[in-house]
Amino acid sequence: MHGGDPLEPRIIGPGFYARVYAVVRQVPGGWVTTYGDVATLLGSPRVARHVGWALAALRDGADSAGEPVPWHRVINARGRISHRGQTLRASRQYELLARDGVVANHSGAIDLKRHRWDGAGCVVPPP
DNA sequence: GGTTTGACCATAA
DNA sequence: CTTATGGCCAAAC
Repeated sequence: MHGGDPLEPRIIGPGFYARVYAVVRQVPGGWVTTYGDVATLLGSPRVARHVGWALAALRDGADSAGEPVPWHRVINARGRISHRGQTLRASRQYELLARDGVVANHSGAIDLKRHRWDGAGCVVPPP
């Protein structure tokens, strides 16, 4: 057969975006997660950048099927918003997070120790 | 099919 | 605290 690595299944592939959305949709309001955490839940911590890519493909907060995705609950590992120059989207993200009860501190950072979603079903209400 | 890019991350200075 | 650098891996050109 041609050289593929059967021991290393591709994390990225058809349905990868849908998987990202499925994970993000499980983040409860009041909690946040990181690109790296989503990638880890998908099986590979190395694809964090692609998680961002999947979110970048969203149209007005919804996937191609029109299903909403709480994209604003995904921030970077430093607790900050990754906007890469798109400050308009960043301000909207802060606004949506505030609606969830997640507020940034004086320097625009969110306390991950407080709000980081652990990847399990959170029965405990957010702090 | 090589080069560039990207809503990342860990590390170093 | 900030900025810079290398690594990561798939999509777009």
